[in-house]
Amino acid sequence: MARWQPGTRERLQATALQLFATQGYDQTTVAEIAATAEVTERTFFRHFADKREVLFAGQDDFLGMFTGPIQAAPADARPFELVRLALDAAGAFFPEERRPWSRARQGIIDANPALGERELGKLQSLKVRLGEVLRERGVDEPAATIAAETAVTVFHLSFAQWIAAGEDRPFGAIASERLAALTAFVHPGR
Amino acid sequence: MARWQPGTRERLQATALQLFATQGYDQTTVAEIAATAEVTERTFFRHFADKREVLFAGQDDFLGMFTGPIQAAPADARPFELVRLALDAAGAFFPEERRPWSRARQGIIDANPALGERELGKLQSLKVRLGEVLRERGVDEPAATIAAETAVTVFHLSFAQWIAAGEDRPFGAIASERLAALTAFVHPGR
DNA sequence: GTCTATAGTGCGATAGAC
DNA sequence: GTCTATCGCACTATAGAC
Repeated sequence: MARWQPGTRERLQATALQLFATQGYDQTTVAEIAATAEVTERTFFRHFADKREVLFAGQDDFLGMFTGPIQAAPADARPFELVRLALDAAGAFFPEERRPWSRARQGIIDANPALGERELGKLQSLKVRLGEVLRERGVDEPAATIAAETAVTVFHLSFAQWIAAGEDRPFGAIASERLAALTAFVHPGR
Repeated sequence: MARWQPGTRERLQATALQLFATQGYDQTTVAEIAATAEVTERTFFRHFADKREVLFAGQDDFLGMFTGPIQAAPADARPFELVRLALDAAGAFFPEERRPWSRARQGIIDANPALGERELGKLQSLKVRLGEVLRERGVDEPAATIAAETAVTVFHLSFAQWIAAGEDRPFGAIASERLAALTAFVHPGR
């Protein structure tokens, strides 16, 4: 018999999400998460750099989903088109089944400023990575950074709306609407 | 004779900045900052909610500088013009004399992810507040949020460039350039 | 102004996989 | 033998409670 169970990381994440949802983030200690998942506190911190990270780890595949279509696009595509492609691809990452889970997770994040800050940090990483990808494609500065920032901002606003109470449109429809709103803002009346 | 010296808050901030710059943020304890400023640790936490906040407190006047021109603008101004006004006003907040100090402070922030997250949180607060101001002026959603996010993003990118090594143009010139880059990104070839 | 809970680190020991 | 995941324990600093 193995000394320890497999899937420790995933078990810790599921346990933490459950405890945060029922008791609140601040009211849940790392010791409690670890004990419930039947490991020691020290093991928790070997998997996650800090307590917040247990809610954010494992989204690396999303990053590829966002940047992949850009790298695969025709060489003559304009930055704005690249951003549209990335947003379209992001939609596939948020199917209807995922909406209730995303709402629950966001409820935890919104209830705690420290978690909100970590979320912003993750989005910042995405912006930086996207900027690199665009520059690799030959987009110059400051256009690459402007495009990357804009893309992630529109994504973020679209995601926030997607999980808003009462919203039932698919992610892609919301993202298109937000992108159109950006266009109208920059050049009204066209 | 006074029981305590005036300007404790400012003394703590100056002390902290100095210690962070020379020893690094992590290597400087709150106890050390407090001792150098000749107060107790408890006093530090009465002035600042947490250790990071000592670097960010006291920027409330900046918020007004950003939103003030928007509230004072003609009623028929378009959102994009409001954003341009806010950015122009922000330039006055960053005169040449301030550039070396801003560079030093940013150096500390960039060296520590936790400080970077707090900075993003502050920018987020600015976005939220700006969105409120725009809605008060009758700008509808999602235009108000899009405009607020865009304004703060352009401000942030401009500020980053303003303190970049070798950059010597004034803030206003950089902000104008970045705003033009945004326009070109959304509608290339115009 | 003191006391305490919690987050987070450093390091040596241990058990199993390869 | 090496590698990796875990444990166990001592320790510090932050931050909040009393």
